[in-house]
Amino acid sequence: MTVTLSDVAARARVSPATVSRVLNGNYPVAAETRERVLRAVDELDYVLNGPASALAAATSDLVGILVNDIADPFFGIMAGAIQSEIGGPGGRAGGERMAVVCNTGGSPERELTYLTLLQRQRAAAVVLTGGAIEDEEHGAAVAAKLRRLTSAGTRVVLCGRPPLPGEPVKSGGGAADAEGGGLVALTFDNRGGGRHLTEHLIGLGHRRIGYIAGPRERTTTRHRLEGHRDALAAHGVEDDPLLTVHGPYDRASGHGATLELLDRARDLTAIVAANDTVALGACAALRERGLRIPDDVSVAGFDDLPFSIDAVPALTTVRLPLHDAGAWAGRIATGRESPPAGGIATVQGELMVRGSTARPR
Amino acid sequence: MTVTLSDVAARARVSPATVSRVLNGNYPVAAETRERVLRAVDELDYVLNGPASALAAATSDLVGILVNDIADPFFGIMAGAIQSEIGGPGGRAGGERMAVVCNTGGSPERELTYLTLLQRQRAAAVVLTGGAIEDEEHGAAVAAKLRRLTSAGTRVVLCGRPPLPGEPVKSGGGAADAEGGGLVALTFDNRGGGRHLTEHLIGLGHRRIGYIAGPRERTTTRHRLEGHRDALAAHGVEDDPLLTVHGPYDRASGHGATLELLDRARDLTAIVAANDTVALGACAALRERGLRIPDDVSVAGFDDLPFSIDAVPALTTVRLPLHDAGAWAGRIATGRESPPAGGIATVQGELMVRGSTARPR
DNA sequence: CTGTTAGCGCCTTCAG
DNA sequence: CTGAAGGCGCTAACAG
Repeated sequence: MTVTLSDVAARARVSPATVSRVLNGNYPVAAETRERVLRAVDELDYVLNGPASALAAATSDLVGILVNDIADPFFGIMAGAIQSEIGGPGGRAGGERMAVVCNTGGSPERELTYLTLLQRQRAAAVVLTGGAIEDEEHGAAVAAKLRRLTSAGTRVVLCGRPPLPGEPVKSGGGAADAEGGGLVALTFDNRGGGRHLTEHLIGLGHRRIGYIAGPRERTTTRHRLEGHRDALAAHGVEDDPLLTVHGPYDRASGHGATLELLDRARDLTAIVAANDTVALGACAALRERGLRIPDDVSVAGFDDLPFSIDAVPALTTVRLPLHDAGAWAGRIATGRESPPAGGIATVQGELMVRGSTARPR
Repeated sequence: MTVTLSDVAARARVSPATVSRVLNGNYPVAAETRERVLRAVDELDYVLNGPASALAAATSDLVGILVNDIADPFFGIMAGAIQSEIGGPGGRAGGERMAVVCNTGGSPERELTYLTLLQRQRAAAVVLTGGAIEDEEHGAAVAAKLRRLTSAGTRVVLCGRPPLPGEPVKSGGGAADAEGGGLVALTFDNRGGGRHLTEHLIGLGHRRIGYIAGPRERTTTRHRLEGHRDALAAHGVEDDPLLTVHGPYDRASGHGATLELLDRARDLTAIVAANDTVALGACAALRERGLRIPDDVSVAGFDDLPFSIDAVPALTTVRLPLHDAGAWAGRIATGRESPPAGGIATVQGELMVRGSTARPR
């Protein structure tokens, strides 16, 4: 029924091995023979059987990209960038690697499931994006899985996620280790970004700053919040626990938390949100309460997603180079670029001061 | 090195066949035996070899989701919904299917490449989302590829994309055909949505309406534009060619096109954008020119992406049930729900009238 | 440069 | 209900 490699071989009057060789292009074949094979492939409309090939070669062209929420541009942008570096020619047979993005929805179980699935598929590489869940047990399970993946030859890159806790830093860091063994982490400086943002606000004269944090137990949430607190402490501003609210990374959370904060502290003059999406929800709530931005309350976000500049007024935020970081991760995942020394690099954010923040009245 | 099925069999003191049977759960096995096998699997930390299994069974658990732009929430939302219906238990061994999203970036070549890759992996199903490219040659190539996929047993679902041109409608439409053969299309009523939107504007009194269309040669672009023109024609409003500009589905396009339209026709009182992202760019340009929305110019978008309600003023737009449509497509792709009669269904949009449109001055 | 020979790890009839 | 045997389609040493 389906046409196989030997069918092609027969048509081209060569052995199956030869067909395999021209398809994989990893072995010298006479130009004329190659031509004949290629023609047969075309005439028979042959398509390589991926599973069979992966089985025999003990590797596959699959590269997995794990994201927490595919509907969130934060992840979409990174995934697209990673994938653009992977999709190109360079894989085995047919010349194409296949980048696949897997949506965990932020669920620990799904994260592990996908990791297992990827392991099962003998993925060539895996890129995990975004913050990690800070649950000891889950963290250990993920770490174990990743270790097993790397030791099986799968390259693992963390993009926008801190290095594994308790993971020994890659020794050496010298010459490009051909071995994909090491686990590479490209982490965002969430803490520094958070600090700069709050310092900006303090610099403007704000002292009562509400903070809408992300969900608990996530590294991103914690680091950004720590940055905020660092700034408060450094400038002798009181860190009133009433001014911090936790919630998911979505608009509704920003909306609800803002109403809550407003009720708790009528004297607040600024709100820092865990990310831009949350900030948008905060703006909406403020508007509903008849408060003007930034005249009555300043608002700031994080990430600088594309829509943030179109908020009215435009959102002050911390720009993370999501695209560049993703592209970098992609190149490392394909082995096209050697990992940073020590296997760890920190990507800086940049404070973008726009119209949504101003001096308090 | 790596632990295989026979290792598990040995440990559990059964034959490999038995292990396979408990793993796949598609064959009766004594409770006690199963228990023993499961324990061995656990102790040995065994992970099924996907390629080997796919080779032997001639199917895989992979479900491909093709999107034009993964950084665009329009696709992210659909992809997430599709995937949430697929990710659950129900696949073979291990119980999990793997939904993978493939980003074509709107490139015809990549679309075909991914289709080939998916075919190569013997994907269980493929879902293509969003508008199609209207190039005769490419269309034929895609159609041929899809036909081959379906005839190889891969279920193919189009989500938010019109049925293949020249494709005969599925005969019958009667009982659930167990065969996954037919190609299913869940299309969006872009034309109707476009018409309603422009009718809304005409109803408000607008006569000079600028239209920022998407890229040429895309079904989505064409259908929305046709809806707009239908409305103009139905109400005897002149369709001035000067008032239509084409461009990509991004913010920059909306921004540039708006400046262009403003220069071309100072008398325009409303702008309809191809989608919400483009509309945001239009709003930005209007603001730069010192024009107020909707007092000076009304603006409307399409899709009702999450951020649209946070635009200031909130965007009038056509809400497409992206999540529901995606979930539906996912259920059909997994065979959990039988396809609509005839293999084709149209999903309606809903006009959302908000603050960005009003009567012209 | 090319053909031959063995598997890769699993599933699936077929017996028992 | 369980075991034994063959093969899925391809690649990777080896020989020539």
